[in-house]
Amino acid sequence: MADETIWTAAAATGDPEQACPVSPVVDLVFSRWTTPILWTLHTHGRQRFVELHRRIAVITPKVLTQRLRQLERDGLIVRTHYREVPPRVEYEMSDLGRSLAPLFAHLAEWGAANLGRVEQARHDHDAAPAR
Amino acid sequence: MADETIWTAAAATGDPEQACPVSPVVDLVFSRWTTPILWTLHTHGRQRFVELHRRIAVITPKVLTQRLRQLERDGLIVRTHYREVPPRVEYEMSDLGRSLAPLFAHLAEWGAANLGRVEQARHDHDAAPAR
DNA sequence: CAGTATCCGGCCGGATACTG
DNA sequence: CAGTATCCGGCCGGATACTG
Repeated sequence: MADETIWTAAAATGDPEQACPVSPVVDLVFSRWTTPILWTLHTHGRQRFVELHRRIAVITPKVLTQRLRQLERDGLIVRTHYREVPPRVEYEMSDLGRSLAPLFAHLAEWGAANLGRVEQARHDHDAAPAR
Repeated sequence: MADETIWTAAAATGDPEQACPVSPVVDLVFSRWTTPILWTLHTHGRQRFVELHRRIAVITPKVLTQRLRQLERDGLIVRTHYREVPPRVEYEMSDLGRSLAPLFAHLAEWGAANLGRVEQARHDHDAAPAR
């Protein structure tokens, strides 16, 4: 507990020795597919493998399984396996996963407000005379 | 403008047709190195290539250059080239880049509060009897 | 100083086919 | 239904060496 408090404080205040406290969070939640998965679980609630598969469009079952396993191991989602025939498996956010909600809202908000500016910057950059 | 308002609104409210409004932001800012770069620029202010290189520890000049160019194109940082001998180049956050500050604070905060729980979850998961 | 040029390995994700 | 098994290509990042 004490140890944890120390390192989290160091991370939050910006450790002099390198260390970007945002990186670990990025590594944890922000890969190609984890964000869409968490978002779908967040907005549509508890659901089965096939439902997730359909909602996340083009993802393949292999990759979906891999990401779900990772998120489960990280404690962000909960997997419940009902031994029926045919099998039924349901996924839902854990309390820890749900704690990300304000963060996701904040991210979506920033995107809504600023992604247009990024587009504009790219356009201007590409249109500028090559030097 | 009107068009932009519409799509950003759609993204923010969670478009029924797939679409995770967080993904574009993730693609933009959260790669292996962009976060540490932005964090360094944010905490240490305007600085030269070598300073960045030293502060971000193990990154190679090639990769640092690549990420800096991308961030510049996206309008998040500003590169100023002084034609002196030896050459001097300085990087700093743009206004757009600075608008990410509250988000980064929020991310760091979540990490400080919850990364310990993630560690614990992983530990519990790996210690659990393999079934 | 502030990069560029080359080569190279690993990992992630996609395609396809198959199963308890 | 809820996955697993194989194969495979691309891209990102690292190592190393060189330059205006």
